[in-house]
Amino acid sequence: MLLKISFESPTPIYQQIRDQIILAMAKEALLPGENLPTVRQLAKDIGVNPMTINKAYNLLKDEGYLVIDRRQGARIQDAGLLKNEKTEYLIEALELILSEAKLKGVTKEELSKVILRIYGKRRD
Amino acid sequence: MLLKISFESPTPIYQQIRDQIILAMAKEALLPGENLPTVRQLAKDIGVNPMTINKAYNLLKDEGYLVIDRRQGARIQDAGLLKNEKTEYLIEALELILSEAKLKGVTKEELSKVILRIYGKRRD
DNA sequence: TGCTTGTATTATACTATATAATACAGACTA
DNA sequence: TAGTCTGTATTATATAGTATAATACAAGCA
Repeated sequence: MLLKISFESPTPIYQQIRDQIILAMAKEALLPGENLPTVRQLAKDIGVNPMTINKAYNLLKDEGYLVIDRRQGARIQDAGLLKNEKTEYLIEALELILSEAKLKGVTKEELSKVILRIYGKRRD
Repeated sequence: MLLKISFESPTPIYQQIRDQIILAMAKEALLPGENLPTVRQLAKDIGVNPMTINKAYNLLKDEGYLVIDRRQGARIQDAGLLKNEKTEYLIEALELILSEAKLKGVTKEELSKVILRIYGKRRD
C-alpha cells in the first residue's frame, strides 16, 4: 500500500486515505476481494493513530467500497455489489467541478482525456 | 440572488455560498461585471453573520472569481481574466469524482449529459 | 458631514480532527 | 486452552475550523 499523506493539507488524514484507496480501486491497483493492511499496520506505516485508519476504513465501508471482516480485516468489495448505488451526490459534485473548469477555460478535449484516463476505452 | 443554504449540512456555510455563486456563474445566471449583494444585505437575506459572507467573498476573490471594490462592493470578474489560471487541482478533484463514478457504475453516457448541461454544445 | 462599502478586532461557543493509552470481543491457531 | 491476531470502544486531551456577536475603522462618495 503506497499512500502519500500530506500532514500540512487542510484535508483530514482519514479523508486523504479514503480518497487514495478509491483512486487505487479505479485504476485497478486494488482489486475486488483484495485485503487491505490491518489498521495497526497501516497506522504504523503512515505514522498516524490507528483510530484514524479505523475512521477511514469505516467511511469506506459505509460507502460500500469495503467489507470489514473481524477475521481477516478490511477487504475490497466485490465489483457487482458496488454498482446501482445512489449517485446523485456524485453528479452534484461533478457539476460543481465542471462549472469551475468551464470558468477557468478547461476545454472539453481536456475533460475527455481525464475521462479516458479513468474509464478507459470502453463504450457504455 | 437566490441561494439555498442548508444549516444542517456538514459543508460550511461560506463554502456553500462560494459553490452556489460558481454554479450560477457557469450557467450564466451571474454575468461578468455584475454586482453581487453587499455583505450586509446577503447576510440579512440568508440569516447569517456578515463575516460569513465576507469569508465567502474573499475566498472567491482569492480564486479569481470576484473583484472586490470598496466603492461598489463585490463584482463578478471579467471572463477573460479568469482563463489560463492553474487548473491542476481541478483535474485532481475530477479524477477522484470520476473514480467514484466508475466504481458505482455511472456510464460514460451519463457523464456526457452532465458535461453537455454545464458546457453546452460548443466544440472546443 | 453623513452615508455606504468592505474589513478588522475581540471574545465566545461549538464541532471536527487527531492523538494517546487502554481495554475488550471475536476468531483463528498452536 | 492459551496466545495472538483482527477491528472496535472508551476516555481524556489538544488543536484548529467554523460561526456568531458587538463594535469599530478606513475608504469612497453624494
